[in-house]
Amino acid sequence: MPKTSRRQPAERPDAIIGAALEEFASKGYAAARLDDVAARAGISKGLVYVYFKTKEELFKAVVRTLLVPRVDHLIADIEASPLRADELLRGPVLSFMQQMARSRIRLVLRLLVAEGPKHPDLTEFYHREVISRGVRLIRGILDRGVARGELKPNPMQEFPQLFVAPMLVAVIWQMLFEAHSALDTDRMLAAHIEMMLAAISNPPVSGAKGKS
Amino acid sequence: MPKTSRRQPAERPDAIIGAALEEFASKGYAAARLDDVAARAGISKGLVYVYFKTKEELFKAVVRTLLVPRVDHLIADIEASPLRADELLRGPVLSFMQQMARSRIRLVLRLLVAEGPKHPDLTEFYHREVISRGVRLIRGILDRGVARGELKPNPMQEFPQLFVAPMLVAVIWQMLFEAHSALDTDRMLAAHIEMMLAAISNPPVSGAKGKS
Amino acid sequence: MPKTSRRQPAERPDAIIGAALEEFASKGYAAARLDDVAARAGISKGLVYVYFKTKEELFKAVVRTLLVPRVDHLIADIEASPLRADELLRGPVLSFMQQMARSRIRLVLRLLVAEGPKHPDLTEFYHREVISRGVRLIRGILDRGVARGELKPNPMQEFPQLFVAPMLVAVIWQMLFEAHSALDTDRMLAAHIEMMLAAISNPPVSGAKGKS
Amino acid sequence: MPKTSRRQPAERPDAIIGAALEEFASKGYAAARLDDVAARAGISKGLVYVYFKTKEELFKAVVRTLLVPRVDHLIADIEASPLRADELLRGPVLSFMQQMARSRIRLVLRLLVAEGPKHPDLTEFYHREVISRGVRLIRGILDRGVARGELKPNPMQEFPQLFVAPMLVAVIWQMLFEAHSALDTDRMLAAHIEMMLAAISNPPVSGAKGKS
DNA sequence: AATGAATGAGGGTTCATTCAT
DNA sequence: TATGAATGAACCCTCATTCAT
Repeated sequence: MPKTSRRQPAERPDAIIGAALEEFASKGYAAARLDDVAARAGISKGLVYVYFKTKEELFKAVVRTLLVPRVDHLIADIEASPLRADELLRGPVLSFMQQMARSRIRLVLRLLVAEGPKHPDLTEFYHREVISRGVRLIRGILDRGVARGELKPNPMQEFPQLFVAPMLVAVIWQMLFEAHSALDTDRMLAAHIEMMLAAISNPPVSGAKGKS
Repeated sequence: MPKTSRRQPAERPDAIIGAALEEFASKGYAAARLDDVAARAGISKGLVYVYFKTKEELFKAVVRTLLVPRVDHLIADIEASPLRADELLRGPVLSFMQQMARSRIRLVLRLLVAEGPKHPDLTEFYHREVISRGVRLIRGILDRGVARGELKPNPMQEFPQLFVAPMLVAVIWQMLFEAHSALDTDRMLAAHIEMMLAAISNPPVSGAKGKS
Repeated sequence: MPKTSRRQPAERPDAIIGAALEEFASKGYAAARLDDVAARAGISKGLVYVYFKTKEELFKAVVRTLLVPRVDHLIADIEASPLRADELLRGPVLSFMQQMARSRIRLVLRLLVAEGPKHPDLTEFYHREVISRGVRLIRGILDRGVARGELKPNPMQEFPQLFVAPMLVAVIWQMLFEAHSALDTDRMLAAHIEMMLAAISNPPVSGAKGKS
Repeated sequence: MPKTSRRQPAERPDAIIGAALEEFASKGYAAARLDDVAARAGISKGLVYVYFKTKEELFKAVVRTLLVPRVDHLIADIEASPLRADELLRGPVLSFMQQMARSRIRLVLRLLVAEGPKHPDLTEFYHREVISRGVRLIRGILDRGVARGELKPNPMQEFPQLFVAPMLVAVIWQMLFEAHSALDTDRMLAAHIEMMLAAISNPPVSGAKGKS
């Protein structure tokens, strides 16, 4: 005997994706049960299948939906900006990294690490839509900074991954070790950026790591 | 009549752990099948239960067995060493990080990220035996370097995680994105260390970012 | 606002029954989905339930609706006919059998064979409305032929099923084996009737199997 | 907590196939539940999957296992026999047809009719292993009889299906209509053969339908 | 010590049926 | 009248775990 509450169908997929994120993130793909996803979304199990053909489709939708818009936004911000390289890095880039370490989005990051190898097309999608664009973004900022004389030539132009690495650490620490040993990821990320700028600014930023 | 006692029983647990690592790492905890672990180890499924009470026990044994000795070894090396801070970082520490990004051990890292939240005692063990000791090791090197005047005071003394972050990136990149875009992790890690040393060496390493 | 009342409601049940026949016949009762029936009929799933209380009711309606009128028609033809027995058999009876082997009606036959045991009341209905009337019809023709001296007494008077057996073979062959080995069911049925008449005509029909 | 009765594993597959035949035959492929098959075989549901990978494999095994040996046996009998055509038809062929209408094998026949269209490879197998061999067998008997002058040339040489048609009717009648109206299939089949022989014997069998 | 047959709970998925709109 | 969102029971299949041998 169906109840058919019929809320706003338009919000359903998002509600399911939100619920699924929590379940997937807290239990992993395989251990997450669609029963629980449905319960968390306040609907019946069968209805999940109206919107997502399989568990795997739902999983992919979670990853796709939650990360890409965020990256789009960051990139749009940066590209339209007239700021100097160091201002960009200290401003929107740092702020993005800090958010990633705190918001629910970080769950998506962990999911990718955890489940990526079993979902090659998802990894491919993620590399294409998030990683390579992120890498290009950082490299663009650095290259432009160097071209303008704001920055010295430096290895992060070849390996922009180095710039984002602490964000990964922050995300993973939050998820695994926060209970055992607190880490102020906001300050850590800020310190990282200051240290990087100290190493590559031209002329060196004063007041960062004192030079005597 | 058992046809051949393929191995000395004494080697059994290790053989099983090795087989289990492969299965867990390639499929994840939930999707790994004990049938496959047993087959890979060349024994029957039932025999696995003689050595490990449950699947979870086996999983924990995998993580415990494979990572700790490696860290023990690195720490012993460093603590006995009379080298200067920059020599330690450029030498055994860099070399350890490069190995982690390449060897089977990196599979354990991924497993922890993937399964950690579901196995709190495992995460606790791992934090205690690996992470906190690693953090202390790096901090020790830096503090000693600063005390000796080899290094300038710097934020990595508070956040040694910043120093290891690129290793995490290297491991994860290898596992997820190597197929889509090659990354020379050895050179990346070396560049990272050089950049760090350029920022914190005292006096600054010449040729890198000299000023004055 | 319903866009177009696609059909006159009066035609609805027939449209649904037609669609259901296709689905039931091609997939079997259990595997047929009401979604597909509705889609094929060009209506919504819910509307099917306005006309048929359950899937089973619909199934029964399919079988009832499609076969009985055909048999009614044949019987009316025969009973009103002044023809001799051999003329009836060679004429309308043969023609009916040939049609059954070709038309969509044959799908109903298969459905009955397939699903009969699970729907005893359906089987009962079918036996009463189709089978027993068919048996009586054939027996009537034969008995009358014998009474008039057109036919010799013969075992098909007791077992009229023997007369219709090849129709069953024709139907089943078409459905299962046509792809592997063609069978000209029209000629087979005609040959059957000639052979029967050769055996029971009185005097033997000349030109069939006769000799001189 | 497994019981592990460990009977005679060698008999297991046959026991399962037997149980499956009953379930499939009484409910149809889709409606048969593996739970019930297992229960009927006296084992657990999981064990069925040790012997048969999927429900479909089990279904095919049922059809393959139960019919082919029977046909093999009949063919071997006939081919080794020195009997005259009419003796063969009245003897082993009639007896085979009578058995088919009575034994559990008839359930397989119905299954094929019911499920054939959904399992093309099964239909193909069945056509190859049973139908075409049966057709060839009958045709061989008739052709040989004609060549020896025992029989007159007749349409069943082209359509041997006509000869077996009543067996199909017998099988189907037993399954669907026996409850509503008894049919002595043994006598019906015998009468069929006598009538056929009356029509094609050379010289005509005396006493049947003599024509002067 | 070692095997692998056997169990059964658990979860993904389907779909007949209902009912608010 | 007509829709299709929503439900939930049912069933196939997997696999960790047990235990007779």
